[in-house]
Amino acid sequence: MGRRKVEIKKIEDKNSRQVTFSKRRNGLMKKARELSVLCDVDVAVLIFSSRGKLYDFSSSNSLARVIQRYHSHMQVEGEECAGVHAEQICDPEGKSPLTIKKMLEHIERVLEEPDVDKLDLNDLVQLEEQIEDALSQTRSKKTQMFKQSIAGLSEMEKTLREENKHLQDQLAGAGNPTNRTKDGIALEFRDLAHGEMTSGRQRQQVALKLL
Amino acid sequence: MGRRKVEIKKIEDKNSRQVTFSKRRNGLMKKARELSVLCDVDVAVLIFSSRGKLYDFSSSNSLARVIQRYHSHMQVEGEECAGVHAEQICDPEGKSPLTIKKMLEHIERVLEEPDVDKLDLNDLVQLEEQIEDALSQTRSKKTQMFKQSIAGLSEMEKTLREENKHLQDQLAGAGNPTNRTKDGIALEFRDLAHGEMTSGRQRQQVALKLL
DNA sequence: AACTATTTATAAG
DNA sequence: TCTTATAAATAGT
Repeated sequence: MGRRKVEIKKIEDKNSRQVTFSKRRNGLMKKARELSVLCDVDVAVLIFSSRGKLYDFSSSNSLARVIQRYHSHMQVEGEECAGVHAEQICDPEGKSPLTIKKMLEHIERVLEEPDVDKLDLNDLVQLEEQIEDALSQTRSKKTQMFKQSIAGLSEMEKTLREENKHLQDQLAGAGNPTNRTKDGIALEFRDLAHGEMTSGRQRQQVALKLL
Repeated sequence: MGRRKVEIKKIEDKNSRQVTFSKRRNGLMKKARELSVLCDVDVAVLIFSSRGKLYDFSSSNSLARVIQRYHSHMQVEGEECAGVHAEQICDPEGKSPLTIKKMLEHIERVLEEPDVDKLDLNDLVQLEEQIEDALSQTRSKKTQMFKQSIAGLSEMEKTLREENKHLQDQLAGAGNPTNRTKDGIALEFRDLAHGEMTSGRQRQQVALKLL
């Protein structure tokens, strides 16, 4: 739908490919939005440009979150994790430590440059190393916090179990033997706890194997 | 673009909504396909009909795998961990799915070759992609299991807290008011539990922000 | 970035 | 589902 009919095959001219990408990307997003509104359905669109930039559309928050969670491997989280952005990452200029935020701005700047093709191979090698460094630090931090979270929860579990045991002992000692109802409840909970503990431990062990 | 202009708001007539859904869904898929071919980019479209049926399009295998993996995370919560070594990883020969084990053997074979220096640059680029693919899948699986582990432990914590509360209620009802020792122990544990809970929750929240 | 000649998508029949 | 009149998208300028 333009001055001429176009064959659906890769546009070889880099410039018109970029123009068409921009136009059709917007068109696709618009269509996706219209479909979701008109028909009241959930629609998500993900587009990765050849430079790896992500363009996306999602009709619903939950779906957006789902998709973004998938991509959390590659992307660094937004503003919310206050501490993360203060982490030292790497040093593109060779001068001073950077935050993740500045790191991302730096990368954007480099890649959005109109004459990105004129970048030196050495520049790209260096950029790759810097990004991998940031990625590595991010992953390391993620894993560390996962471990911390699991350790905390495990401690909590242990404490609660101990408390439970003591309470049950107390109850057994103080309880009226003729009061079947109260003992019944206690047993019921003890059994429940045991069952859950097993599956909890299994999950934990599974996770700890990977650490 | 039809006989009349339509407002972009939910179509109330159920029948024409269904017809429009079918037409526009096909249109969106076609546009997505064209965009991916013309501009050589990765595009994925996900549509959940109001009845929950999924319609999707993906331009590339890897993106499809990513999206499907996301879905499998949502749908299949508790899976065998023994299955990891049977996971499909990638396909160096372009023939059939490989396991992690075979993947590692393959890499070993390639790199140990006496004339490793004679490897084509294309070979190395391909090998790198394969390894990165395997790494990505491994990390994804790791993250999934971390989340699973944390979810399990959180559930466990909740269950134990509930049990505790019930036990304490029972104890308060059945307990001998003159028995100070037993009440003292119970209080001590309750305080301990509360203190740990706070730090546990904090760790948990910190970790969950990263998910 | 804006403009149109054309093609394409689609609303209604 | 299939037509067709019309709206919308977009290729080339």
